[in-house]
Amino acid sequence: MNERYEPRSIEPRWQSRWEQAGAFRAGRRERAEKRYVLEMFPYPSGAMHMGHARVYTIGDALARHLRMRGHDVLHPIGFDALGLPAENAAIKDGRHPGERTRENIVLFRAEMKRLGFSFDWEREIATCDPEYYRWNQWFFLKMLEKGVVYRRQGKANWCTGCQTVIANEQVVDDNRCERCESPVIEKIIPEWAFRITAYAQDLLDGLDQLRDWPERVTTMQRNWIGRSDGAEVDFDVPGRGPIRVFTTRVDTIHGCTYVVLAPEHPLVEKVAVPERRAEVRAFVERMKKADVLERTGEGAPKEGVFTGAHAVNPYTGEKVPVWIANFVLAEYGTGAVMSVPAHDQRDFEFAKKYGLPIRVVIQPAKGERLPSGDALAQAFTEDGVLEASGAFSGLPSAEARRKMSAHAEAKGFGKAEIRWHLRDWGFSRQRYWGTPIPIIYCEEHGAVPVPEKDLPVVLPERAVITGTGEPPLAKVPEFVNTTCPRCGKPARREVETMDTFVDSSWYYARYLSPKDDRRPFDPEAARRWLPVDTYVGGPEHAVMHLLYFRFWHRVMHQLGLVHEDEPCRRLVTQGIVNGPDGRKMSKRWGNVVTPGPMMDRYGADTLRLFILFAAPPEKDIDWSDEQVDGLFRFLGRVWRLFHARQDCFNARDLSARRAHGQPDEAAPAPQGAPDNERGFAAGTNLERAGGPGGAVPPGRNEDFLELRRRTHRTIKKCTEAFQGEMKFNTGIAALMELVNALYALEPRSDAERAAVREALVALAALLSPFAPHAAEELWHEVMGPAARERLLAEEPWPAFDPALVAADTVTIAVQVNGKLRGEVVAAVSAGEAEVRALAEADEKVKTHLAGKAVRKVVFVPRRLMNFVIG
RNA sequence: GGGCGGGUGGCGGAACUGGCAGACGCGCUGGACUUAGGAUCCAGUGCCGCAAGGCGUGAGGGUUCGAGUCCCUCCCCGCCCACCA
Repeated sequence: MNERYEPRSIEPRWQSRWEQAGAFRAGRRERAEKRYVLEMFPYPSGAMHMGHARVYTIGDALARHLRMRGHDVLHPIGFDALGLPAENAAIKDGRHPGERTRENIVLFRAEMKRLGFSFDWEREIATCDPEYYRWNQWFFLKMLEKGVVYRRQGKANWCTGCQTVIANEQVVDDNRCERCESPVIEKIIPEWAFRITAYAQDLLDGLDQLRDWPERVTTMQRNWIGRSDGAEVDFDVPGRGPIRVFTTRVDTIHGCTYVVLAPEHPLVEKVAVPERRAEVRAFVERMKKADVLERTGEGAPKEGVFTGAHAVNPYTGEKVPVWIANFVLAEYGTGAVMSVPAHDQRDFEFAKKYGLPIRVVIQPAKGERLPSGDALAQAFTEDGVLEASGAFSGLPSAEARRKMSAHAEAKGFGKAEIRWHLRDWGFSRQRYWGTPIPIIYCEEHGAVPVPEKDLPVVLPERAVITGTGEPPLAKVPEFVNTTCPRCGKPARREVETMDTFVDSSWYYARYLSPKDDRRPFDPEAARRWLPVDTYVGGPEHAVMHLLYFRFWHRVMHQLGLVHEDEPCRRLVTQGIVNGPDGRKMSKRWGNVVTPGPMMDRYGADTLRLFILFAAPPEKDIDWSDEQVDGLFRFLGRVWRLFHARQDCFNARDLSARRAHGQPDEAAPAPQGAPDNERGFAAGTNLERAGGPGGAVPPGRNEDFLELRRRTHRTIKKCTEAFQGEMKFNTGIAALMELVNALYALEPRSDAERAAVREALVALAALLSPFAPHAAEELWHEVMGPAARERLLAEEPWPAFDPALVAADTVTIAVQVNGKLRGEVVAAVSAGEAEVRALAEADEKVKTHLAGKAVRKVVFVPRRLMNFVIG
């Protein structure tokens, strides 16, 4: 055994042995329970960064652990390879996005392999592969048939200089184009969209099932879907027709003193009286040009203009003025609101500014009455009791809302209505590096879907990417010009491509049969492997990706491809890796640390340990050279420990004999079985060590019984680190404690050497999800020739012996009036009287109790005794 | 403004359903071994104090024999959403 710890020489060796053995291929244990561990696949721009190293290290530790627990584990990887950054880079240097992307994938793959991630590489996918995106196109066609895909008029950022649609990210300060700095305006253009709103209720209800998702993610999704229950009511403008408003507070409608339309509202032109039309138009034009944030941001001052028209409140018959204002959003509700200044803060501010009346119609259920409208300092927006509301006066708000909606429906001027914040998902992109949308435009037949047999519509290799003007595909005649599938006459292909969120919405299913050329994936494999058991990724995907992903799964369910509603049981959102200065890593700060050079210096195992030890997965961590040094030293310390205890390797087997020696064929323990049914045959060890009845061996051997206890407690602790919330940091800490304990002991007898050997074997096994290469090496050292053909990665996870985990004596804290004054060691089973006697014998406790009357004694078995004195 | 997280030594972080605050690591201090050590091993390390002891989990109050943990009031930090009628 090499005396020095040299990761450079050992890591590649184990990586190739794992690969040769196919140790990480899914589907090798058909009878075992499956586990699908997935990390969000990377967008391969440039080289790998620490964030990538972190996600995959977290997922890998879990996958390795689960494999050792006997599960059949699917742990795949692929590349989210289509997208804007590659295209933007191409605009700068003229290189083809595909060429660049493929190079980056090669770099990524190499670094991932160097980090020792236990991926099933045979299932690797890349979304830029036509064999992948053809199934995006296939889904498009299926969804078109089902009416889930449709064409609509959508809003887009239009650069007035480049004469093209640009992405949100490309709109920079002051609403200008990132590239040409021309103003960007909002333009209405036709686009393709997914009818995700049809699934709004279902997506909302599904959140209740997701108990193992972080609450903040489900809350964000809930808010994003944004169900609001309210009512629609028509305010009639005599001679011009009704203005339909949406409100969640129909109970306040008797306090409505004006109605407001969004500037884009279709009725604006119609209702404006001729003498005010010029002013109205000027306002609308100004709003159209204004920056979206500036216009509708919360800080923006409320601005509006009177149309001259009046509308009738159907509940009161009262005529109220109709205004147009910046704060009303065309795309929410009906684009028109009834304003109740006494009970809505925005309406209140607007009314104050323009001198509109304020009328109180809700009084707090308890407490002080509100003053009359003019004296009101701010809107009262809570529920209360109605007043001055005709027949509805005296009702509580909630009841009033129900009765008033019913009343509107009965009278035919409105009804209860649910509105959603969620919008349909517009997915057309005027880009090259994406999935071509499989549509052909024919003069006679309009938009004709490409027949399934003609898929994939392949992205032409020759691209004209300038970042300006028309979509790049429009400039490739051999792509554009085709014939109509219906009539065979000349026709043109759709030149738009799909949003790359499409790719990531179903990739987890493609891993199930990545080479399938008849369907997107094998439904039988889906029955085996889905849903994903644990999905690890950044919280920045809490809404968009994770909502699309849930939506797509539902569509696949309807297509009969999958068998459940939700794609993923447990979600883990990992924190970011900041620079050593605590700031986000960035070239600007010069604080960027990348995995490659760190592995050159310390090896993969140290890097992995650092990532897992620094904090629990959800928390942000700061890079720390000192901590990394410390973890490298820890591995060196483990290394030297094994070296120094070689004399224990051949110790007569006390413990480390396996319960079953054929890990590959081993079926996992039945669900709910105690841990000690697998792994080390710990149950019988106590007897072997101490003779019949597991009695404590005499003399200095007690230390070694303590060691054995510590070993088994460490196994327990590390096992728990993988259950529930992942607490790898405390698991690793427990391993450090075990190492420290081993350093303090010098075994002399065979029994002692056997106890040390047991600890070393367990240590190597427990270390292997975290630092797999070093663990593998050390495990083979201690196991000797018996293990020559085996791999620790495929061995069973150690089991602990509950009898050894439970201590037989405990330290009990002794308090006097709640302050710690001493501690006593007593048997676990010691009762109050026994502990009290011990406690009262303690010198320090004695002084504190001297001459005082004990009023009360609180005794918590195994923990503490508290004397309450007068 | 709303939602969700957080605030614990010099630093990263531990602490099960209220029960010995500070596990483990970093840093620091001392010692051993050494030609040497920025290697390694050992010991110490919350603060004040020579000690006895006192004080300590953002601030203030409360419940309790006992509060980092529960309740109330408030302050600060992070992320997400943000005029959603």
